[in-house]
Amino acid sequence: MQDNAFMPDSKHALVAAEAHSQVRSDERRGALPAAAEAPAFSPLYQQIKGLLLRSLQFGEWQPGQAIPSETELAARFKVSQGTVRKAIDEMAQENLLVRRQGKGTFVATHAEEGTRYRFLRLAPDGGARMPRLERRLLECRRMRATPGVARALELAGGDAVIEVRRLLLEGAQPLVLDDLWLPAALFARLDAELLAQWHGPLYRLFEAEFSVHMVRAEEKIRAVAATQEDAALLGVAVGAPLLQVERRSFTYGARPVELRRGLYRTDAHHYRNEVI
Amino acid sequence: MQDNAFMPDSKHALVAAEAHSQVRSDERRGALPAAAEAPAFSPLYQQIKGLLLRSLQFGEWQPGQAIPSETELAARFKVSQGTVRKAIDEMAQENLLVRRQGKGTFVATHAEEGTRYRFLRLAPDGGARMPRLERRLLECRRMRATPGVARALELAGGDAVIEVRRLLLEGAQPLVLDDLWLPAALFARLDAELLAQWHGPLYRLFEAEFSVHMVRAEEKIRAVAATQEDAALLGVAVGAPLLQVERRSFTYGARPVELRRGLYRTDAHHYRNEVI
DNA sequence: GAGTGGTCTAGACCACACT
DNA sequence: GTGTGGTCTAGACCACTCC
Repeated sequence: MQDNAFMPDSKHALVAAEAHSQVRSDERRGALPAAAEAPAFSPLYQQIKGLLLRSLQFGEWQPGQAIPSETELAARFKVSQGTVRKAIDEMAQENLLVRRQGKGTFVATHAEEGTRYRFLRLAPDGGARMPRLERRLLECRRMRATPGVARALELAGGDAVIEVRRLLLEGAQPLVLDDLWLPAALFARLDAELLAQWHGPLYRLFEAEFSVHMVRAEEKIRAVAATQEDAALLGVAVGAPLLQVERRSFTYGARPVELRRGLYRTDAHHYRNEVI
Repeated sequence: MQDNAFMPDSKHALVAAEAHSQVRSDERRGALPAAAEAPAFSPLYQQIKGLLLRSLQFGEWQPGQAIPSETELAARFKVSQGTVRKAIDEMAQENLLVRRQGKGTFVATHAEEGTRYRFLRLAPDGGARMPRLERRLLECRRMRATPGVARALELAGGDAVIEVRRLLLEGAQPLVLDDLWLPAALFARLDAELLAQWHGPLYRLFEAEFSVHMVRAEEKIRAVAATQEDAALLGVAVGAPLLQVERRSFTYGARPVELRRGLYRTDAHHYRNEVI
């Protein structure tokens, strides 16, 4: 009943053949196909996970949509439902998929996240939930990537990027000054008008208009002193301490698609984090 | 073959009886035994997880030690090995246990974490690993908890706490100024001498000498200006921006056992974080 | 070789959601 | 009722570690 799941021949060659006939067998056998000392084999459920990731990456299922049921996927990939389940479990753990009992499994989206600001870790000091923030667009322009931006976004030096500067306010009080850099190749139509008329999370706009879904972000945080410009925009004294959050956001396949530098006022708010 | 796993009678009453005869059945049925609208039932593997957590909390297995094998636990709890496995899977996910193929499952410890500073998220800007830091103990004294400290540690106002102040240095360069507050009831023997002669992670000392294992921490991060005292100790100008990290560390059972306020120099380092 | 955790399968039943 | 994901079980075999 059980054949060797780790060998690329036998029935499991069908895994790739069924789903994506272009997948070469060595691509199914580990994350580092050509590397010398890479793990030669990977568990079946990891291979399934890789195929599901591909489908997400290639847009076979869009954010918010249901993916096929576990039974269906098991049939498609010619494995047991339990194996599909384990692959989906990991992807749900990583917030790529959302399981809903009785309804199905859905591609994660920034649309109906429940929580309004999934990536914003700022919270009022009292312990309350973050209230709805107002936005003020300050700038949106095309430019050539500076070396630093190009490196962060893995672009060629001089590639076009779109730079956005905006302010987030709590009531009348400025709270966050954001600078964003986005690859122009992906966000071609993005301009001030589009941004102005959009009401909702920015990452939802990126999904809806540009098919770019942010999956994960790395942040580097430091304390800096407000420059004259920062101070004027955020309503603090020059030299006042501000929290600088440099964020690199990634889409499927660990591809960086946004660089963002936020300056947070932390006199009445804090950045919350959990360490495990 | 399958009886109702969610009913407290039948064979699964043996779960508690076997392991801890004092466990009342309602305690097995959810995290909120007495709450009105609490989930009345919990899956069998969650109940097993609760029992394993109890064993950790009561010190049946010490950090670094192996817990019984899955087969053994399955026999003890009268459930299948797969159910034990799912409980352990979750606990490994939460860094409470560490699985080692071929060897067994071990209670997580701060001793051999591989990574030296499990809870310290500071990294050099270059991208290198954090080098070994030097420590300089500045103070260690008993005091009555201030209202703020008492609240954070869930103590009665005026309970005794131990306050520690220390500096972390990279070579000769001060990097972190830490203030710690610990419940004196738990850390009775802790004094300057013990701290001075200890070389290794502080949380390892707590495990070894006080049987307090830190499991999780919450941090609140903000930018602050260096006071005169901060500035002198950290070697920066008065008013220079510093990263203030307020950490509350918890042991098993979400019990807060440490409050810590760190002031980080972030001119050549940053606090790294991942957002998922 | 014996014992451990890791993977895979298959089948049963439960809880939930929609119709 | 039907279909979905969620839980539980049992057994087989694989990979790793240590003796």
